[in-house]
Amino acid sequence: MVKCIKCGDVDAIAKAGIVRGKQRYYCKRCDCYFSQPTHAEPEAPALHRRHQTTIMDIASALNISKSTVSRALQGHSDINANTRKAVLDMAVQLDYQPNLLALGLARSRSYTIGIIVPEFINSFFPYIIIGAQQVANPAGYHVIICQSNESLETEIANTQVLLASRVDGVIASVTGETKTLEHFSKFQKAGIPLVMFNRICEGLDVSKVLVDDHDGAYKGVTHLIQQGCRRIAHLAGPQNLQIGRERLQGYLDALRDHNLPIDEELIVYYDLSNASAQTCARRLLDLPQPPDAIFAVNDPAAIQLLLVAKSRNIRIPAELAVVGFSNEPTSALIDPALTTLAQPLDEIGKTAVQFLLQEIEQEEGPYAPMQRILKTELIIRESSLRTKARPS
Amino acid sequence: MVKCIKCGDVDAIAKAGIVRGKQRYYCKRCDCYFSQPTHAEPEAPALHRRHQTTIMDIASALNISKSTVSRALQGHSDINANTRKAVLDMAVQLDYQPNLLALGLARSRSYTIGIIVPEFINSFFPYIIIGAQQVANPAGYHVIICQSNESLETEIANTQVLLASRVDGVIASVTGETKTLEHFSKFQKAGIPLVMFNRICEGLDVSKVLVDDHDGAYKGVTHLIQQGCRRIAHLAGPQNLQIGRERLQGYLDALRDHNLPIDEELIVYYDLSNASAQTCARRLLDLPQPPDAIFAVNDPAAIQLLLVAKSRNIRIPAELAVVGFSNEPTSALIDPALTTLAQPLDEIGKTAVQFLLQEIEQEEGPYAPMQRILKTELIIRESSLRTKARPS
DNA sequence: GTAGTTTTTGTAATCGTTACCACGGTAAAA
DNA sequence: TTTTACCGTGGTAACGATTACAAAAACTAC
Repeated sequence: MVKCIKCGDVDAIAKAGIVRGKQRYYCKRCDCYFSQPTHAEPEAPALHRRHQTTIMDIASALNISKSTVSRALQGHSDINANTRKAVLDMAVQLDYQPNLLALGLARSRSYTIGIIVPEFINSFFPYIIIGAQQVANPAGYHVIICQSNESLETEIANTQVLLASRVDGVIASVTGETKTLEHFSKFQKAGIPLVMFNRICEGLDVSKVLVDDHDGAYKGVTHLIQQGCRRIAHLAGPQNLQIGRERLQGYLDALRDHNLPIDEELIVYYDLSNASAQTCARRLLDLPQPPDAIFAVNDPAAIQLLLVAKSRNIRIPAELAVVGFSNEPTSALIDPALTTLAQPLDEIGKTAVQFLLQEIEQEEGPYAPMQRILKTELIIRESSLRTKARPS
Repeated sequence: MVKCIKCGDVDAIAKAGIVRGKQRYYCKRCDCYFSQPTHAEPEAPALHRRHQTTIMDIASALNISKSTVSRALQGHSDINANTRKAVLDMAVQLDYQPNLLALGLARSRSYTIGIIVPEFINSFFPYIIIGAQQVANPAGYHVIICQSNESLETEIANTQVLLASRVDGVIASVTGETKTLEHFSKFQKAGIPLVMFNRICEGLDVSKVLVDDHDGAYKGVTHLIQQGCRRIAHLAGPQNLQIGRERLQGYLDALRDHNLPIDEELIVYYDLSNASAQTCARRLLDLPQPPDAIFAVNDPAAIQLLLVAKSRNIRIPAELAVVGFSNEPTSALIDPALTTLAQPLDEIGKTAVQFLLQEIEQEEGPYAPMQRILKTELIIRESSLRTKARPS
């Protein structure tokens, strides 16, 4: 009953094995192999379950070729005005959305940039992301946001996703765990521009956007000294991050410049988790001779510190003055309101993307990494205000 | 001086127009058109600026065909174990990353899901997003996060990007402005599953994940009544959102069930912006007969309200008790700490994606939308605790 | 009209993958 | 010994766009 697809013979047919569950035949007469055509599903009533309009749909609706449609859509000059209008109208009518996958493949450009951040629970990174989008979107790029969750493993997975998505560029802020950089240097090997912001790691020759952490820390600690504090501790961040080292150095330099002794036991390092912040806070407060002020490497740490101090009924700022870093919105709301160093968040995001776009759009030639250092602003609130002088 | 590329004749050549800046010619003898070959740039020293490894690179390195490589990489069964190993090793050696663009194009599946949220400055949506990723990533999907910024216009732009990116599905929470739904029904027309969570709009036959807003509001207001409050106001949300209506209704029902009068002037509507929250708070506090308690539709509003009350030296909760909704982390830190209704955020995200994946992976056949309503939990803190009874 | 142009439209290759089919060799079953 | 089953691999057409190039159509100017 099986007929050869060529000669139509029925007798010269022999079975020729089963491949992936499908019976195949061999016609001795024609010396050819074949299998019964896959029963092309009795034309499922044109209900392709999902089908979005393509330029081919527009083309056949108007009886023109798809290259004409393509040219009309991208506003190429050499196209008849009427044709263009017809195409544009039909595109609206059929609700055409260009297939970014196909477009990216054809142009080897995805018009997508990747953003890697450690977290976005605190509003710090969200503000930066918003700034980044404000520059990226008008320039025709959209963004993929990856959250590394302060985990190096996740961060590596993120870089792979971005690499696989063929993003045109990446801006990133590393986790507190990140010490190796191979996963980031892959971007460079693949020729994908990378800009680091805020939390950077050394050893990578890329553009960078940061705030003047040393200066900020120096200002914060100096303010504490001016408030009369003499035994100032530092709840420090991971030292693999430049941000951690710079703020520590700012703290040290401020003490030194004001002739205050440096006491190693007043410097504790935390790993960016709230639990660790609490542990470190307790360690400081449990010292035989506890500090009269603490400069925390960031606001989340300072806030945990305030909670610990409050639970011990330590009066703030009378017994303990506190300064944070970042100006999280919560810092203004907590009691007592936290003195902190504000950073120009959306400007960080904007600048990072500007650097990135510059590098993406640059034709050929080596790219000289750029760097921008933004200033912080000391916001004085209750948590550090011992003298009755009001904050101006 | 121009020679025909075929016959080599020089005399029979005529100009034949300029296409995109390039002179073309016509040979009368051969009846053929041609242009001077583009001066194939003297082979830019193989410095392709950017080139990521493809399966073709692996194939030619091993001298096998690309289909074999493809099968090896996707762990197809009918492939020789040695071949597979060789391919896998070479893939690592060449640092191969599959091109998701090409893959998505070939399979008409992007393995990407879109998430649309109004904002992610407050930690509410970030927690939901994290929950969503926890389900999506292990299932082999990655996510594109879009922020509508509480703007309908941006929301529409977001849907277009997702449509163009050919996402396999979308979970969304609408803006306070959203009243029309065409942009969302486009997903349905294109056969792209959609799940709404938290802030939904009616009129769309899709799966939904929400919390029991009515019940939550009822519990919050009942708690205020139990604390002895009798003139309870409601700082309500936009009424185009079901969430806004449900919470209002819970408030009304609680009053009614406890035989308290309903006073229209005690209900004010805000548009989800902080500025509007402050205006509404002032309006309530300026009433000739101000309320002794306020139930706010969410925590950000309650927090703004607390700020306004504090600036007027209104004692909380003695003169004014306050209850919020959402349990933002800040609510626990502010002074006085805010009584609020906690929602199982990551569960919202997880459930939404579970519904979505179910719909994506379902073969053919109509899909019956599902719905899950999660419970809230009343967290009693200082802002509402008038009686000295301690919160249990 | 017609040669000489210019404008507009069509054709086909390409991007990186997958999917389907072809086909040769060998082992097992008849 | 002759079928038939099983394996492993190669070839090629999609997928939906862009783009270089070819060709047809529409103007000019004589």
